[in-house]
Amino acid sequence: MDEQTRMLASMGGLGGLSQADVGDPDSVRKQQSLGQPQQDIGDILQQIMAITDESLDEAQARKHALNCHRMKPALFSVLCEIKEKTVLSIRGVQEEDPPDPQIMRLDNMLLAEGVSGPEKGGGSAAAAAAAAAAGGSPNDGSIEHSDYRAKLAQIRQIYHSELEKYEQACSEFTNHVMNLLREQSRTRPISPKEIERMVAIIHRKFSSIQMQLKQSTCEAVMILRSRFLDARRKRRNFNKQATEVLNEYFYSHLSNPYPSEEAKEELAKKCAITVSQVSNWFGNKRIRYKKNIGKFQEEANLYAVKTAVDAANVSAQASQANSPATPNSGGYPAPCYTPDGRL
DNA sequence: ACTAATGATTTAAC
DNA sequence: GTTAAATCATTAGT
Repeated sequence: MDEQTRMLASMGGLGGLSQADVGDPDSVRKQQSLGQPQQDIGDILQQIMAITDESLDEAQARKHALNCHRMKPALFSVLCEIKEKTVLSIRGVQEEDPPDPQIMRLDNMLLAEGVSGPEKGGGSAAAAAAAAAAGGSPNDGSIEHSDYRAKLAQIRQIYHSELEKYEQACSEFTNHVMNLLREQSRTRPISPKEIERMVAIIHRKFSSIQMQLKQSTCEAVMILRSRFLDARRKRRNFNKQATEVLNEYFYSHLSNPYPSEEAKEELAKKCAITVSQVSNWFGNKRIRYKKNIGKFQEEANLYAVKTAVDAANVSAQASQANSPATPNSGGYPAPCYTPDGRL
């Protein structure tokens, strides 16, 4: 009703009718002295004003009659034009949504995590199976990884079903509103342009809901990542042989236990671990050794013996390669190793 | 269950 | 970038 009143007021400006005229009980009589078109307009306005007081059926019939009136298209376009100029020019300027940077960020992250984007569920399952089959070591983390993938797939599925729900709701709602506006455009000045604008507004609202979904999905993925991909949580001790290799190097370079990049690479290769794991190990070892040399004395002696034995074996093999004598592992006096403490 | 050992991370210094 | 130091989180031995 408010809308109607406003429009009628606007009409008054153009058609020579003032709001007082419309509200005036004598206005019809006044208009009768005017020309035929004005009288028609007056009739229409009267009918419009009266429409809310009538029953639904009467209103329907009247609506139909109005709709078929020969002046209707012209009136409609004029009213639309006025509305456009008055109402929409005030707040309708800052349209055209810029691509929201936040939603782009979320989109990128979801894409990077494999939550959105192309489906690759079969591939991941196959890869996990292949990894499990090929993995010689029981602790190579493929179980962890597949578990992670499963949880990620779950998030992905929820995300997509929610997204679909939102999209469906959005299009349903949009359709509903569009139909409603189209229907109302028979009695109200609603231009197609305005409907378009309304649709854009609805889409913006829904996209903000979508952003919330994306945000919470991102959070879930982050939590999942920290739960599964934080190496601290899936720590496995190195195998005995790797520890031996590392200790051997450490105690045989005790005066300067800082392996070069190349040495680290070689150690990593020998132990089947990464270079940064070697770095971590040496970092931990140095600080822990320094903190309590006494505790490590036994270990130090042990590895000093070991390296001495190895060296002896190597030299024995080199010097008497064709000797049938088996190199014995015992009988060597333990070398008295003194850590120099220059750390 | 408690505790020591241990690999990884964080922080700050260089 | 590396490193020392402190700390975290898990593993393993009791």
